[in-house]
Amino acid sequence: MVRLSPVKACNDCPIRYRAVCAECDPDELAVLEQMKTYQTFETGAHLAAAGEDLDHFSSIVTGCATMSRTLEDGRRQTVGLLLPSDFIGRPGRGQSAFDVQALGPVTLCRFERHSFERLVRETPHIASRLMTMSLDELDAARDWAVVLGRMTAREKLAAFLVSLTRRFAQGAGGPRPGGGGVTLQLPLTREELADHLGLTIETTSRQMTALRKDGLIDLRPAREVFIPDFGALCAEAGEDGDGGPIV
Amino acid sequence: MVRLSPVKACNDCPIRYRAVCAECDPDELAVLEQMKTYQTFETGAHLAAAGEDLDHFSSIVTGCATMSRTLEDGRRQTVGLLLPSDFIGRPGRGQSAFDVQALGPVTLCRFERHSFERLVRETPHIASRLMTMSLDELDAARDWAVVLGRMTAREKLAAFLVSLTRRFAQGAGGPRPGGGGVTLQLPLTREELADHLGLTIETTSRQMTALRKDGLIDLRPAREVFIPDFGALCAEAGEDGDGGPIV
DNA sequence: CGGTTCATTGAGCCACATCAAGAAGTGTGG
DNA sequence: CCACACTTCTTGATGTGGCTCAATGAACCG
Repeated sequence: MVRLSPVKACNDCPIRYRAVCAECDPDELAVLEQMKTYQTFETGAHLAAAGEDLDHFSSIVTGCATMSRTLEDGRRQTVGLLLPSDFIGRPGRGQSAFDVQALGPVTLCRFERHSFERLVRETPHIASRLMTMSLDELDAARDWAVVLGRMTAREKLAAFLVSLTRRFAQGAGGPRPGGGGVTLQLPLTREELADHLGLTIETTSRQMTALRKDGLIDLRPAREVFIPDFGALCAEAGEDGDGGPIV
Repeated sequence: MVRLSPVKACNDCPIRYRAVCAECDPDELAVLEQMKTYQTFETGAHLAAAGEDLDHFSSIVTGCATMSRTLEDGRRQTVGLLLPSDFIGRPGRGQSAFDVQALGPVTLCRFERHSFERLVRETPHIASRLMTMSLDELDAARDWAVVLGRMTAREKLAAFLVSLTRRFAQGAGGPRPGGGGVTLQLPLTREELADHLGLTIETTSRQMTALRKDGLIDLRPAREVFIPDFGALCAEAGEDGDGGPIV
């Protein structure tokens, strides 16, 4: 389930300029390089469990994960989708408030709690980057609350596809915006999608079909989604269209 | 609408040990004391508007406010309820992502953006407190996403009352936990409550009535809510009952 | 005391949930 | 390459929680 794997040099790291280390200078990076280990997980592995002690932090290097909570009767809500460069763990608290689960094979860059917390205190570039990332996540969580609280099922789907496209576009290897359309690789099953959107799997599936029939998306094998007109999808998500294409 | 008002000494401040200044030592406090001004706002005043430039930060000293977004068609979702000691504004970004509106008379302790951002950089006690507060808000926002996405109207109401009781209990002058019950002063109208819960005003009102008829709460004049058995209300909110009374 | 805002209640409807059945992928062993 | 099992996805039929529309009641305030 969990394996240690060879560590890549930070300079070759795919998330070098987006993760907690983004603002580090070469000296600081050298310290991080000493501390880090790599771990790989299989699909479905639990990277953290709600209420469980966490003696480490990690950055996602490759793969995706969800952060979710499950109520006693089985209802589940995903509260965050973690992509490469996202951070797992909360400095100043030894427990995770949510379950974190790998959506596919995941590679983590891992730091032990005590040494990393000391590093944060002593390295303003890391502390400041962590602050920026937390505030971005806070904004994202609040944006998502608007979606969950006030949008229809169709709007939720559209908003999710738009948001995922934008997030992938910021990273590398994301959707290819060629020929007037974008291709998106969904990392979630319909059920995981439903848990993220606060819907049932059936409603999620029906709305995907509806968007397809309306020509807003094309559903392809292997969970690939083609978006012929990104602006049109944004409009479905109730956007005021002031943000140009993709970004 | 806005007025400057006489500044209180930090040592007499009701939020001295909960706001951004909580970890400051006397020297640091003296610097803050030089920088701060007080502002008072009337009910309904906009403390910030989504997309608007913000050249300052503030802490709520007294009163309550909501953070919300309104879609073009008028649907509104509140994404946060701000109580005394809560912070308004986001270091590193000059614009507010949400509307912030006073629920009643509000007093703010205000700092100008540039001088405060410099202070944050130079004062680890402030930076660290800001980090802790942001992470707490992030957890709260994610907790709320679970409520919005997966709970029934009745559970939403119960969860909100429970959460508000706990937040007031941490501050001063909150609910009085005397005689086997708690009295809670709601700072929101039914409409504001509905916007926070992702419901309509009618459903909100009906569920309040239902909770009253079931003996879980007592509705009193002036938006006062009496909770005879806090644990019973927690159970309605779908809590696993591992957190003792009130906290 | 009359205007205004806020809250409650009722009747009917609709978007989404639930229940149920297949269809389409995906992986494994022969 | 196929047969089989299993998971994922789609689609249909029906139920229902919360929304909409509408009216009345209660509280607040000049």
